[in-house]
Amino acid sequence: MTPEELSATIRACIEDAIEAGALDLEPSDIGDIRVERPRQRDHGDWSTNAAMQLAKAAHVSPRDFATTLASRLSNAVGIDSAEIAGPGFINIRLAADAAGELARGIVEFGDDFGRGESLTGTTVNIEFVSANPTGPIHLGGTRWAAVGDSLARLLEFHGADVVREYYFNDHGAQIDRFAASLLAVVTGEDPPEGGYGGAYIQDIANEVMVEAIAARDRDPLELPRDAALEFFRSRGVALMFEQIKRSLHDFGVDFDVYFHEDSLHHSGAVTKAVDQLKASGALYLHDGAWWLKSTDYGDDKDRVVIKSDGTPAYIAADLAYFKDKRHRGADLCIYLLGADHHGYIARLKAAASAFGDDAETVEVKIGQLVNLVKEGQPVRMSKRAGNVVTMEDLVDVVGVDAARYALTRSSADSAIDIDLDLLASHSNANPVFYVQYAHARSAGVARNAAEYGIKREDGFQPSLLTHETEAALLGILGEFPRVVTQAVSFREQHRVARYLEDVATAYHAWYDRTRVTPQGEEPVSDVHRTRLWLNDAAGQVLRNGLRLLGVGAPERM
RNA sequence: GCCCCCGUAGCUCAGCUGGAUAGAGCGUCGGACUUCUAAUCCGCAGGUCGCAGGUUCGAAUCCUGCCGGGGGCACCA
Repeated sequence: MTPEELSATIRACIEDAIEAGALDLEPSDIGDIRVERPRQRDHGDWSTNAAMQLAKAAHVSPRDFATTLASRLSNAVGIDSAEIAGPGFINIRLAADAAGELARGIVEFGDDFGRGESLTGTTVNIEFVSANPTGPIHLGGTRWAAVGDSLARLLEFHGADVVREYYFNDHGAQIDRFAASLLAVVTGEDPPEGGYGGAYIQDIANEVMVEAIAARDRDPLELPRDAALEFFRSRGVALMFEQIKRSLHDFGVDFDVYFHEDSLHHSGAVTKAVDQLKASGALYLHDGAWWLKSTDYGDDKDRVVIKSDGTPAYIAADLAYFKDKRHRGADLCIYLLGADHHGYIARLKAAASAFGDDAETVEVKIGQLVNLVKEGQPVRMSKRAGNVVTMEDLVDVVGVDAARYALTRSSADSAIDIDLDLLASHSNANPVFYVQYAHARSAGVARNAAEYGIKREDGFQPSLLTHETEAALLGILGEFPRVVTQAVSFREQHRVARYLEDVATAYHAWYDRTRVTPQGEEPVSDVHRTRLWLNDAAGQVLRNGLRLLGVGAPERM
């Protein structure tokens, strides 16, 4: 029996009581019946606070309500006992066979166990990373890559048609400085004010030169300065972008759309979008500039879209970009941004509104920053100091799985510290191995069972799953769909990771006390077969959860 | 000054949108491998949930105000 089924059973009991006149309540008054796992195991398998929530509406005390409900509940199918505790909790113990039935259900649902439908029929555009192509992806971008991809997987698991999108800021002053930095390093000049100076600049510049020679272009250094800059800009950005794409791919993150900001300017989309908004009155003219009324969405001041010199501000491209996303079919546009961009929320929502869309079409998720820590002390990353930690550095130290897990197991709301030395020396500090090991163990158990000739299809007697660790494991496995649902609706992937750690704990404890394969001369019986169902169900849940995080589920470790 | 996030065990963090005696990992200490992988399990120790009010049967969770830490407040991109 799953928590959802139990919840439905409780509802049915309440409706019965109403019909019999035992409760003065309207069926429509019954809201969500929530069941939860009591922290204290001896309180039972599940508990509900329904009596406390509904007592007021039924004009009785919580305990009286609970008495009425518990007596009906204890006679319901699949329920062993229902007892009242405290101010009106009802502690429920499932009949062993009803609880054990879940193991078969999970195995039969397989990769689909936990899947939901809450987003079926909606197209969601989720934009993340979107780092400027002026350097490799650093630690912060790596966090959003891991989190964004995991959220995308979660949304897909609930039926959404997801577009993973990377917005490539290849237009503007920072790119100009990038180009100038490349040129400077080749000519031996000093890098420009606010330019870039890492070792990668040298590498990219060398590659540009090698390409030029290989393609028998004119020596870019013989071009007029403007042409040389443009040459280094276009080739340099292309090379940088290829490098970023490769890093992301190696990290297991591939985007459906890599969108170039430059294309919005070249295609005239920016002008077109701005003209549309001017015509519709969404922009207003003030001091020679065109403004967007972002204060309507909590901004502290309105934002300039077209500067008084007639050139578009950065936000102009954002407007055109949003329009483009919607035009491509997105019902919901999610933006994953770092905490240093929280001021964008209001203007992005204002952008949606300017086009006549509901501001809810835009959802901005702000994630806190990643700090680099060395020997317990925070280290300021700076490109000048050359101590910037990149996605590749992190992966080199811990590997993709451990890196992704470390970055997704925390709430995006809290800043995280990364200590490379710590991760490198005590890699056990990363719970990913704990979870992966549980999965590998379950795979090993399944292999051994096969050798003993234990086959699931030869028998399943759920009432044989009587050990306390089996009840505990079943209870946790049954929560997976609800954990996924919450992770989806709150856009919080870390709930899945924390849940998996609980599953691993329950699995390891179960493994330690029971056996799937017979010992000595003991013959294979239904106990072994039934435990194999449970073993495989646990492996399935671990696999499904790890998949949602983009972390591998190894068969052996 | 205004806005966003955080403050829970020595450290890093959860806490299922208000429930029962606040949890996990790491670290400390002590146990468990001739039988499915000890990357594991079992136990001990460790807490004014930043502070003060409020809301109600009930608050780490919701509201208000302080304190502390991080980030942001351009006709830059």
